[in-house]
Amino acid sequence: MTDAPPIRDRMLAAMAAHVLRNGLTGASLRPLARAAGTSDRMLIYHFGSKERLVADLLVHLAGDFERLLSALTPGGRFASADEAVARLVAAQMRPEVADYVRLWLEIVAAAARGSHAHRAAGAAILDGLSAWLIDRLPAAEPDPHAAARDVLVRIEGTLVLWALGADRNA
Amino acid sequence: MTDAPPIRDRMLAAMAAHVLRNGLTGASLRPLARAAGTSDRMLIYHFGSKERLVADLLVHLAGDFERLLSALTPGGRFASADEAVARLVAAQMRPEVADYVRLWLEIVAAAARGSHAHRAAGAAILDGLSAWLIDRLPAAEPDPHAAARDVLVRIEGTLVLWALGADRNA
DNA sequence: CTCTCCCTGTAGCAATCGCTACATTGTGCC
DNA sequence: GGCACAATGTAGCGATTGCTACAGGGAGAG
Repeated sequence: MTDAPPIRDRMLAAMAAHVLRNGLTGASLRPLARAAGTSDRMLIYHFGSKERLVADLLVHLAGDFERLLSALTPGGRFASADEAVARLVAAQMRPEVADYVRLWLEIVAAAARGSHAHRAAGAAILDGLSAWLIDRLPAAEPDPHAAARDVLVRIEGTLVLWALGADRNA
Repeated sequence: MTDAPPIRDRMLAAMAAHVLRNGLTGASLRPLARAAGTSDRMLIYHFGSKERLVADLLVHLAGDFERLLSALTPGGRFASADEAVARLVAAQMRPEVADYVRLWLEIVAAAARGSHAHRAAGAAILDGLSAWLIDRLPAAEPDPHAAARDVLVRIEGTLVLWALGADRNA
């Protein structure tokens, strides 16, 4: 727990790539092991159970996602909430980010269905995004917290419509 | 195909209730059959395959959802887009509707993951909602189509935040 | 009565699920 | 060398997956 052996991190990276391409709900031990170049036996050995493996995977993927999104929207503060929505939505529709969005929607669905692990992971990502937004929204914003929430609402809503193929305009 | 025998409808209603309570992705033939008072054998007999069964289930559930949502927001036109968002979000957070919302998020996730059936079902529901909104948004709206889309974005975004337990305010 | 056809129960298939028991290997410590 | 322990392969368990083969029941038609 204190110092994660690098072998686990290497496995997590390989499995994260597999999950991004193939989805989270259908991810079972044997395909994950194949992707990581090991066996289901060793996955259980290193992570204890599939449940803990998935939890670790979600943490790993959340980090990648936040870094990616942050790197795709360089610069200082956004000029407005509208600009923040537009640029963040555009970033998330880029091909290399779309897989994260698909995964994100899976997490949301699992959280809604009552999975504690997914809800915790999703809420953590959302909190991170909110804090990041508060830092980058116009400083003149009277209620930065509410403004960030409003931006998040519009982003997530747009992603839902996008997932259903209803993205006529950004 | 022309006239659906009532037995299939009775099965669909029973299975719809089961899916609402237990989720869509985890729904397998034997539990569904138990819920419908029959056997997996008969489910395949009547619906041909699980894929077609799920497609029929989605149509059935979409009808129930739209009727429920419509019944929960009586009256004429909304006074504003803001009111439409507020009332529709409030309706969908009612306990008897929440199960439909959870299912809706599962459909969205599956659609994002590439399932043609889920994407078609989700897009149909979305189109229905959009048309219904255009009819009930203020008549003075300059671009009713865009206004309906904006309302949908804000509703769906709020539902995502709600699913993650981030619904501090409506 | 017999034939036919819709409906249904029983039993089972091959595949996959998460997980485990057992045995073996490699490596460093004394 | 001998020993302890972490790491790994092999094989398998019981459960569940969607689906099917086979046999019959029941009812209407000739």
